[in-house]
Amino acid sequence: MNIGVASEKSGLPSKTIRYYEDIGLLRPARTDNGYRDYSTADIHRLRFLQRSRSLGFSVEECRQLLSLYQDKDRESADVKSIAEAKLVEIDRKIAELVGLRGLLHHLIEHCQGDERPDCPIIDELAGEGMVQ
Amino acid sequence: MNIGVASEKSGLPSKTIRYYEDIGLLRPARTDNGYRDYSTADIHRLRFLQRSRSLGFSVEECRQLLSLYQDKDRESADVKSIAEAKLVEIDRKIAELVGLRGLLHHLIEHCQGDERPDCPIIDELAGEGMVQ
DNA sequence: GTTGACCTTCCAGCTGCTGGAAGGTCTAAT
DNA sequence: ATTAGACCTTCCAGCAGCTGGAAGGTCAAC
Repeated sequence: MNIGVASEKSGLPSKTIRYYEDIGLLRPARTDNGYRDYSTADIHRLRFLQRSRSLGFSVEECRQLLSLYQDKDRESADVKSIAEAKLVEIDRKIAELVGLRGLLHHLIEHCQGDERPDCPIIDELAGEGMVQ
Repeated sequence: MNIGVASEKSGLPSKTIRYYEDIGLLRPARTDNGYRDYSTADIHRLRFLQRSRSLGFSVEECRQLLSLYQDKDRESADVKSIAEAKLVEIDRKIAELVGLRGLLHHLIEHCQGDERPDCPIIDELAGEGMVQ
C-alpha cells in the first residue's frame, strides 16, 4: 500500500506519517522503486497512533502505548497508569481554562463595547481593574 | 532600569523580555554601555503583556491589545470583540477536553489494571473497543 | 511522448519561548 | 590594582508536532 492509501485509511496526512517514521514510531517496507509499502498491520499501528494522539496523548506517550499494544505479555496496569496520569493532566487543563473563562467573561460583561475608549478589559490587563 | 529589575517587576523572565523585543513588541532605550534601560511605562507594557498572555491571548493578539492599550482614541468595541473571540475559543477547548476526559475516564473505569494483558484502553486505541 | 498524479528527500518555518556559549561590564572585596 | 561574581550583551540551537515547499523520480493513462 502506498503512503496515499495509508493516509486515507489511517486518517493521518502523509506528511505526518513520514514524520512518525522519522522519529522511529514505525518502519514500513519499501518497494523496489523506493516507495513506502504499508501492510495492514502498519495501518493498524497508524490508526492506533491517530486515535491516541487525538485522545491527547503526547507522541512519547503514544510510543509507550504502541509498544504496549504490540506486547502480548503487557500488563493492563501499565496502560492504566499512563491513562490515569493523562486524566489528571486533562483535569488540570480544564480547571485552568474554566478559571480563564470566568475572568474573561466577567470582563466582557462589564465592557460597553461602544465607540468610547473606556474599557475595563484594557484596565484589567493594565493592572487597574477590580479583578486582581 | 536594567533587564533584571524589569524582569522582577513584570514577572517575565529576561529571556522572554528580550524575545518580546526581538519580535517588536517593545523597544526600550539603551544606556551608554549597551544595556537595555526600561522606563516605568515599559514596565507597564511588560506587565500588560504578562497578564494578557496568562489570560490565554496569543502573542499576536497581545500585540493588538497592546496597541489598543496605547491608543487613547480606541473604541472599547475593538477590545471587546477580541476578547469575545477568545472566549469562544476557550469554550471550544474546554468542550473538547471534557469530551476527551469522559472517554478516557470511561476506559479507565473498565480497565482492571492488573497483571493480565487484557486492556480495554488498548482495545479502544486499536479500534476494537465499544466506544467508536 | 507527454501530462498529471503520485512518490522521494531535504530544508525551512510555525509558536513561544528556553538554554547555552562566548564575551563585555559593573561592583565590591581584597 | 586586581579579581571574583553577578550582571549584561549577541547569537545560535532546540523543544513539540507537525506543515509547506522545492527539486526531482516514477507510474498510468491518453
